[in-house]
Amino acid sequence: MQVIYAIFMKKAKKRSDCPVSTSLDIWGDKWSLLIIRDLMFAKECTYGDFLKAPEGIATNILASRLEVLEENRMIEKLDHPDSRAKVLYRLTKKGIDLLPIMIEINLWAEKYFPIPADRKEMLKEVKKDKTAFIKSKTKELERQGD
Amino acid sequence: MQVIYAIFMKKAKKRSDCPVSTSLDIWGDKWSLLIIRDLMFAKECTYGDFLKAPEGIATNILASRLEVLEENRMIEKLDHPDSRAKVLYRLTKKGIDLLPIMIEINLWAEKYFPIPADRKEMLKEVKKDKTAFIKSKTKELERQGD
DNA sequence: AATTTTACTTGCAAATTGCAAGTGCAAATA
DNA sequence: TATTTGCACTTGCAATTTGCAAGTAAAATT
Repeated sequence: MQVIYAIFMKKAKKRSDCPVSTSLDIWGDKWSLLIIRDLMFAKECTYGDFLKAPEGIATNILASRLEVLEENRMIEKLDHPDSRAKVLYRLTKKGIDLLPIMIEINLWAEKYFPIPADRKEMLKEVKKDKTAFIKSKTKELERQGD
Repeated sequence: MQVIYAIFMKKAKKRSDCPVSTSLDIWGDKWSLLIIRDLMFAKECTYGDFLKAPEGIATNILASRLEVLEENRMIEKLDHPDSRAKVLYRLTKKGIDLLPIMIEINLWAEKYFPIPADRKEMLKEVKKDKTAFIKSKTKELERQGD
């Protein structure tokens, strides 16, 4: 499986064998985790949805990040049920598994910066039972089709 | 405290109020988390130590990342006990608090890539009791002086 | 049939990165 | 004491990446 995939993946210019370095080679830039964030909060997004995010990613950068994330099997494309002109993007299991990292980033940020109320609400849930939150959110994101 | 520090911090060109975005504005590039990693594994590092890391960071990039991390109070400089020509870098509490993120990155990577044996050993400890591991490692990193 | 929406691509300027070669001070060596 | 070496950076420049604005093609709407 891994071998077969590897054929299609762009040469990852791996900087070292360190797992942190290898991870950053895939999603360690200013934009990728924001794309992942959008998919975790909205479950599915169109190209236009990503463009609407408050950070204002440039369209060519978005296209290039989506390409890299797809090549590395973090996200996948889906037919939009309503229109053939639209494309739905969704997290793969590999992408969903970034959830613990995403949560820890939010928790860290909450400790050192003021954060929006709705995000604070979510973290309240997280702090009640982190394991349960991850399990349930993962299940939610994993559900196929709809 | 926060306000006073803010005066000295370079304008952070915050892209949005999202905690993920705000975090990435500080350390969301290809190199910063590797510097943090080195400090977590070695506790204290000199400029030269960072340069020796297998990823091979360029010296000017290193200098610029260290500057940003210091401005944002993630790391701090220390006099080297052996020589005034050397500088020790150490994590602040804010930097040490990235430990849960660092651990989750390692756990994610372990699930999807082959990772070095020594790192796998560490993760074995983590998986025994994550909370305990973080607590003890944090204490270790917090110890002043030496 | 004409317009709008959607997902991109393209061209180019600006910013960032990476390499190689300095620089300046401290420490070790002759 | 003079000289060399080590260490923490800085500087200059080429190459890559980013960001902005405009364009394109197919599909949906009017």
